[in-house]
Amino acid sequence: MSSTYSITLPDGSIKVVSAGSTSLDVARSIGQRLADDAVAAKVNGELIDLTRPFDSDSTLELLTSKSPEALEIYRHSTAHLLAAAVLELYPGTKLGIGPPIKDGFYYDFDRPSPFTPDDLEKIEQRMREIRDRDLPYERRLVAKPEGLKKYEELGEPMKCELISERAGDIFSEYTLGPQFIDFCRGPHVPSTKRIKAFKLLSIAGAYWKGDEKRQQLQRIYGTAWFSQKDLDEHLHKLEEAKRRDHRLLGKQLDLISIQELAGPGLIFFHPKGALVRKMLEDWMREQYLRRGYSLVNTPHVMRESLWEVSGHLSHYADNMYAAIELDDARYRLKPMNCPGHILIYRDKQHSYRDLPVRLGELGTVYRYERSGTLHGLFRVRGFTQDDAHIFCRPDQIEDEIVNCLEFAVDVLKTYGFHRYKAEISVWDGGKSGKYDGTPEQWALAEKALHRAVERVGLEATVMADEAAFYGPKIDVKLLDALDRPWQLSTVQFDFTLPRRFELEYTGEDGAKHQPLMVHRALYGSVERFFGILLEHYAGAFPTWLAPVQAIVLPIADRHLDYAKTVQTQLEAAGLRVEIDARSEKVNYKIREAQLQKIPFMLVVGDREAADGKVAVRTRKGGDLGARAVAEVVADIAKLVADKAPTE
RNA sequence: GCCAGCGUAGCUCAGAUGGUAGAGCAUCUGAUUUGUAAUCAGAGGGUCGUGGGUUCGAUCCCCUCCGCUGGCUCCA
Repeated sequence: MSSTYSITLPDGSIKVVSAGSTSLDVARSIGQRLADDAVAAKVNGELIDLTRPFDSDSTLELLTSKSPEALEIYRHSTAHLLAAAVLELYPGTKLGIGPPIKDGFYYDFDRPSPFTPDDLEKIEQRMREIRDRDLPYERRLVAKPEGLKKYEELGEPMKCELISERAGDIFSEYTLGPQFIDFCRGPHVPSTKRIKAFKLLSIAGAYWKGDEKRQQLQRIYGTAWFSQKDLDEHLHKLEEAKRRDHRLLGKQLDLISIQELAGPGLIFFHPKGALVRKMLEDWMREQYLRRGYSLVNTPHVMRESLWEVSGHLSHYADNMYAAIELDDARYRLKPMNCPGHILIYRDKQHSYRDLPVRLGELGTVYRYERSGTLHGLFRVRGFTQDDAHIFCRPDQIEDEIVNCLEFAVDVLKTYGFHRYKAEISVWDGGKSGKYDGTPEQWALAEKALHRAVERVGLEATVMADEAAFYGPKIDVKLLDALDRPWQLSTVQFDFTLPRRFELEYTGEDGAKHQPLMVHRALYGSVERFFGILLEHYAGAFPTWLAPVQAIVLPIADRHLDYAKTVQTQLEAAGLRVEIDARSEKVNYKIREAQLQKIPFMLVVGDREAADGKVAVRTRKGGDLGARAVAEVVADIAKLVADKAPTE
């Protein structure tokens, strides 16, 4: 063994170190600041502890707080700190897993009595105490049989399970203080004093290994950041998200409600909400017609035998409402629109010349979702899909997919989303046998998806083995104003239904062929899309969507008549206008209009009435001064016509 | 569905370690006639989510159910 190693740094410089030296030593030799900032080391491409000695000539990259990988390691170390605190406070608690996640970490625990919110504070306090003890995260190597025995003696059955499944002959474990040991790959920060800013956020139940047949554990979620400032920013962002919550805004702006008497997961659109929804639907229907779709309508309940043919009864029954018994048969509420559209396609013969046939519908479907999963407008039991099915020939599919994707991108742009990407979900090549359809069909469809993404210029990632069993798909995901991801549009091939329903068209050769079927929804669910928009705009819908686009605010009762003439002029231009005729001060009326996020407030008093003007105030720009009514009408009308993203 | 927390006036919330409840906003009435984010006064409004149990007495303690919230699982 050599007594020195040469360590190559990212800038190409080489440090020669003696055996036994660590990355931390190298960092110190460069500067104490770097040593303090370094979280872990990447040695020969492998993430390891700063305190692990070199055992060969190596390349070294020091991960500092600027690296995303470092933040994960840091959060993982914070999770260990959490577990150590829990074991100190509640001896006998059994450990599950404690990984870093987006924005934080969690740790799963098994103990007879659940944690309470008060416990959370105690645990956080104890974490700070342990942190201040400046304990090292020490890595040890253990032989598997010996280790298994040890964890069994420690009373850690879940750790034993993990070790038997995942560990090699020799595995690593990390200690923190005299008591805490965790089977863990690492790496970790060198010591607890490195952990600066964290907060425990919530307690939740979670099944061991995500399997609801296994025991349920207590999961504690927390967040951790390199600085108090980052933590504060994150907490602030959580507050902002809360402020924008569509359930809150939906109530405040009197847009929607969910009525206990009617049932959970069922949405009531109030007058203003229904108006916004109408705008979304009108836009979509207009686009359908422009883009060569035919609009159809299909029934909400249909015979159970239809769902037998479609296969929903065997594959999807758990999500379907129970049958309704009528005189002649059992009927089912539709969970999907496809079979209805297929029946329309099948109702007549098709020539290859007729294709593609594009049948679209804003179809309301009902699905039984488990009660615990319901969430505002985002997860409901009755919702309306902007659903269409395209029946086409093999030579047409690429163009059809391109059209769908262009359409999807138009949706995003129209509603002010500028950051999005696509995910192509493909099969496993047929290895598992769980996918329907022939290899030729899969190859054809997947090729079309790839080429279409390329042609449209969408950024896309390929998700292997993520396809639906009936065909590959493209999902479009977007980031909203708060950088939160949402799944929106989906374009899916379906090899199963054309076969089940024996769909056909007559080809050029006079023979019968089976058409390809594409299922696509762009808003996804109108209700959910409405909720996404509500949060994206924080309730301040752009003028073209705003349920009330302008409100006329007379200063005194004597201005009411003039206010009405102003309203009439705006309405003549097709605008949605209200008058606040109450005997209140302007300040009061402005405050209310502002809270209702009405884009334009038009104040009228003696001066305006005399000059045929209105004093314009926008919800964002404040008082803009008096202007002629006709000009204001024209400006607002133009914003509406342009579907301008803001006022 | 499961785990945990929650459910008090239309809304946001207070409250009593068991003796049938209160504020602000909103609503209604009256006064005020107002110039860019809340004018003043008065009044009405609650079987304290539901059903049961314990108790002399329950909104409070216990159980059931319903709903909501955070997760798990699932997904548009």
